[in-house]
Amino acid sequence: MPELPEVETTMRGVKPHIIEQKITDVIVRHPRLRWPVPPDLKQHLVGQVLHKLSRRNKYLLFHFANGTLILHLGMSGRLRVLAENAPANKHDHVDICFGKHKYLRFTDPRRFGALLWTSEDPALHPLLADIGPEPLTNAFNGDYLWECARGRKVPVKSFIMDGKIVAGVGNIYATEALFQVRIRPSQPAGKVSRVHYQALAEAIKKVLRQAIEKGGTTLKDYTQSDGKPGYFRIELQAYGHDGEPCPRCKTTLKTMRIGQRSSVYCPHCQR
DNA sequence: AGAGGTACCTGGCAGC
DNA sequence: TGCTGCCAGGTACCTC
Repeated sequence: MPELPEVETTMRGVKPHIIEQKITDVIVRHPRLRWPVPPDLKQHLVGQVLHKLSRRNKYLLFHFANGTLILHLGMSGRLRVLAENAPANKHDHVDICFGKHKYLRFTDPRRFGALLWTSEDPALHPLLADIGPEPLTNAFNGDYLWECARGRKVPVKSFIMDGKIVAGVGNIYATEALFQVRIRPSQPAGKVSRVHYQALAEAIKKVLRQAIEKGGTTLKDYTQSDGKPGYFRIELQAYGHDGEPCPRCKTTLKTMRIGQRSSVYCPHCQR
């Protein structure tokens, strides 16, 4: 998916078009996403004005007077604002219409995405209640990571990809941050030093900030909300470079599987 | 409680 | 050309 930078980029791209706009229709073509789209979603939304759009973890939150739409892009999800009601393609599952010339279209080939409704405080929703700090806040730092890691035996890569520890760090940026600070992804989380965690936290912040600035990473399915590709891929040094020479030491980069995810690393630099 | 594996789903690609 | 198997940005949920 879209990792955090892609979700953030999507939010920023879509927001100016739909904020303070009134929903006039909701078209659900394929309700079977990760969880079924609530059958009464349309009743909740039509006539409501979008007051606020925010992001928590990789969830987008559309705030209305009567509740909140929680949207996740899953692995392959995408949101675009269309000015015309272009014919829907196979994977265009949901349209949220803001008048006749503004369609927020949710597209998701793999259907791991989700649209949910809550009339409670969304921060208390089961999907969001146990999420760790946002990585770009001061609450997330090396000391925090080190504290959380006491006694943990999971590989450090799985640890930083655990949303309960820190929100929004996915496979690409976890791989990249660990490469930058020369920590082997398989290293047990509890064995990584405080100093290394301080470097790691900074690397995570840096790589996420850069990716957001560049408009997200271009991967197979990802484009920004205006259809332009993200431009970050060219700057990734480890992810996607298995078999190529390490940019630091020229040792051939290798891949290992950690938690069923592929992890590229340098066998020489990353200890 | 923590660790590890499975499941959800489609499409693209390598290899035969 | 066509089949098979594997891989892909996520993460809730299950078992041990």
